[in-house]
Parts: sequence; structure tokens; C-alpha cells
Amino acid sequence: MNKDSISRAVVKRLPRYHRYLGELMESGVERISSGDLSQRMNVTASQIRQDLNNFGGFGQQGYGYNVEYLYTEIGKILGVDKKHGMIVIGAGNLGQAIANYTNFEKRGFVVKGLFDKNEALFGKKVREIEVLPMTQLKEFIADNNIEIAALTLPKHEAVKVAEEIVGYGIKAIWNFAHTDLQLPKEIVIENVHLSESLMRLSYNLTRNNR
Amino acid sequence: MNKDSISRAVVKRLPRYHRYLGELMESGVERISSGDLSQRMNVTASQIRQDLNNFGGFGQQGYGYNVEYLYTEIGKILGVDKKHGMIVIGAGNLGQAIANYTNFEKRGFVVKGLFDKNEALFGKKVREIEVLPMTQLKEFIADNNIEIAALTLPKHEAVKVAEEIVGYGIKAIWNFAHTDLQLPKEIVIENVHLSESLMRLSYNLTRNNR
DNA sequence: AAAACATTGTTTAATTTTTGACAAATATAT
DNA sequence: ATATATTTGTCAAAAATTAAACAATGTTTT
Repeated sequence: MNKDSISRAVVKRLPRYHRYLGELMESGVERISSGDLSQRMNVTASQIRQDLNNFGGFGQQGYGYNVEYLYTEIGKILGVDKKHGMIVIGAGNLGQAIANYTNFEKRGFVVKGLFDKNEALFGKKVREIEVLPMTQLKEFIADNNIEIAALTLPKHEAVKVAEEIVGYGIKAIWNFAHTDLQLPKEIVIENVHLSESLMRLSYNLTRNNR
Repeated sequence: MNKDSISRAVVKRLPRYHRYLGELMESGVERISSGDLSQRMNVTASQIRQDLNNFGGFGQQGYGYNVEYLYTEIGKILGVDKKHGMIVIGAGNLGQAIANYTNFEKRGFVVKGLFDKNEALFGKKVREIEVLPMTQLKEFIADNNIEIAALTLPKHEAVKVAEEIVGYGIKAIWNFAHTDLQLPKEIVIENVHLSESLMRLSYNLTRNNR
């Protein structure tokens, strides 16, 4: 009744608070009020205060919030204070982009392996990460404490691979395939459906200008 | 009062309906009821009916919805019945992935140009699309009827480039940079913040299993 | 040290979104 | 041709989300 009472809408906003606080830190800002932050983020101050209060009182009356402290606390809530082992399955451009993106690593998401079924790619390296054959998935996941798998492959393969790796103990799937995965409910699924994003853009483009 | 009365939540769901209807079409299904679709999509039938009715009555009592007709109509609403000229700015892995992804083209989003500031990439081709220098942006946008720009570059560059191309007549920005763009309100902005997506995953991973 | 000011945490109200219910309309079966 | 079953579109109720209001509390100024 505690952890599950946090609404999805709130969780959706947390990373954005984290990002803004990180930027404030970089700019050397030490404290900020909900009112000030609300203006920068283009949301209401009330929403900020209420969102934060789902997790505890991080501020102080008359003062506001300590930027660094709040950043750290939200980081803990989001779980970016811990390291998370990750693999990328599908070593196309998108898979490589993710493996290459060092910013994820800064937040504790460490890409340890990159997999593909295409032999031509085996041995190719992205940063220090070598492309491995799918046959090594099981062993690799077990040996390297992998929690998260990013699936950057065509939808039909994604469905099969997802079921396979769930059997190997994967806990969360970052799904870039254009399909919904049907998996046991204890598996965390986060979808990135780029087509849908582009269609929303298209909708707004179509409606805005006519 | 008509076009703007459609809630954001509804718009967010439309592409998913479109996807499911497309898959039904491929499987040769000709008609479907809201109840049947609701089970497949894991939403309520009521929501489907109400969402669709924002745009008109597409179904028939006692029969349901004609799959192909509904697919087409939602496509029109989303604006995927028309072609949209698009460029990708930032020819890294992510930019190349988008330029490569032929599925977007099927829905009318035609990538006509790929831009980068890195000379080493000039002339490199992704499919038929050549990497061009940023200095040609203005002319290219004007000459090729470009509406949409996907920004796949670091945040500080993204901010600058966004402001620049808005001056060249770009109507919509598909923003992959980890920052919010501050642009005139008539410019459509669709953000794809992968870091935030990954943090939401992390949140659920952290909370679910403890 | 006192007064004035700022700002949170929290309660209450307003708004939005989702769900449930059902009459009206159509399709299918007999 | 009639009766039965299905299913929409829409209205009303319920739930969730967002915004406003404000007392309590700490900060800053004088």
C-alpha cells in the first residue's frame, strides 16, 4: 500500500525533475523553491510539491529545496544510485547507438554485452563491448549479473527472444520493437515505440496547422 | 473548440489502435468489436468506444467496426495518409538508425536528408540518403518541402540547431536530445527522452522487486 | 530579538479521465 | 418475418489527477 500507491503519472515526471536538478547543480545553483523550479519546468509549483511529497518531505519552509540533496534523493527513488547490468540484443544502428551512449553509464546503466544473430557482426566492437552470438545469451546473463535487456530487433524476433531471456532470469526489458510483449507480470517492461511517437508528432502537425 | 478538445491522453492512444488494426488487417480479420479489441489490447471496451467517438462514429451497432475502414480513418486522423518530408540532423548511430528505418517511410515519413557537422561523414550514404553539411540546411529544407526534423545530436547543439531550422521553416521537431527545447508555440515538438524512459524502467525494477 | 517575508507540506476544491450502464440500432438465427 | 443476440454511441457515475488555498514553520532583514 506504500510503494504501489505512487501513481504512474508521478513516476513519469520524476526523471524530468532529476534532469532539471542535475542541470541546476551543474550551474552551481544550491537551492531552489518549488515556485522557481515550476517556472523553469513549465509546471505548477503545487504539482512539484505534491509529487515530491509522495516520497517524503525534502524541503524546508522559508528556504526551499537543497538542489544536490534533492537530486540525490530522487536518484535513489529512481534507482540510479545503484549499478544495473544491461545487455543490448540486436546490434543494428539502434543497438549500437545505445551501447555507445556513455550517458547511460553515468546513471549506472552499464552495457556489458551486445548480441546479434548475424555472424558477420561477431567480434565487432562498440567501445569495449564485443558483439556476441545469441547462443551465449544464457551463460552471459547468468555470469554477468544482467538485469536489463534492451531489445533492438524486428518485432517477431523480439517476441521470441523476450520469452527466451525471461527464462534466463532477465528482470526488465527495454523494448524498442514495435509490438507489445506478453510476459509474466513480474517482468518490468518499458516500451519505446518510436513509430507511435512519430505518429503523435504527425497528429499535432496535422491538427495544429489546419 | 473542436480540434483542441481532444485530450492528450486520447491522442497518445491513437497510434496504438492504429498498430493493432494494422496487425488485424494483416491477419485477414475483417471486423472487430470494441469488446474483442479491448481484450487484445488490454484496455476497456468503453475506452475504445469513447476514444473513437471523439472523431466520429466509425462502427455499427450489432456489427462492430470494419477493420480496414477504421485503420484508414485513424490513419487520416494521425496524418499518415499524407507524405511528410523529413530530415535527420546528427548522423551518428541513432541518426543512421532512423534514416535506415524503412517502416517510417511506409507510414509516409520520408527521410530525404541526413546532416552532420563532421566532415568525415560527408558523402557517406545511408540507403539512398547522403550525409550533407549543416551549411546546406537552409536550402535543403526550402527545396525539398521538409516539415519534420529529427534531432539526434548532443543537447547543446540540439538547442542551437533547433532555433536555426525553425527560422528555415521547419514545422515539427522530433527531439532525441536530452533537453527541452524552447521554441515558438506553433512549432510541434515531440520528445523522445531515452534517459527518462530508462529511469522509469529502473524505478519499476527497483520498486517491483523490493 | 522582533517583525516581515518566503516557502513548504497538506488539505480541499476543481478538473480531467476512466469506467459502467443502457437505450437504440443492426445483425443473425429460427 | 419475427425473435433473439450483439454491439455501438452516449450519458452518468466513479476514480484519478491537477490546481488552489492556507496554516505552520523556518529564514532573512531590520
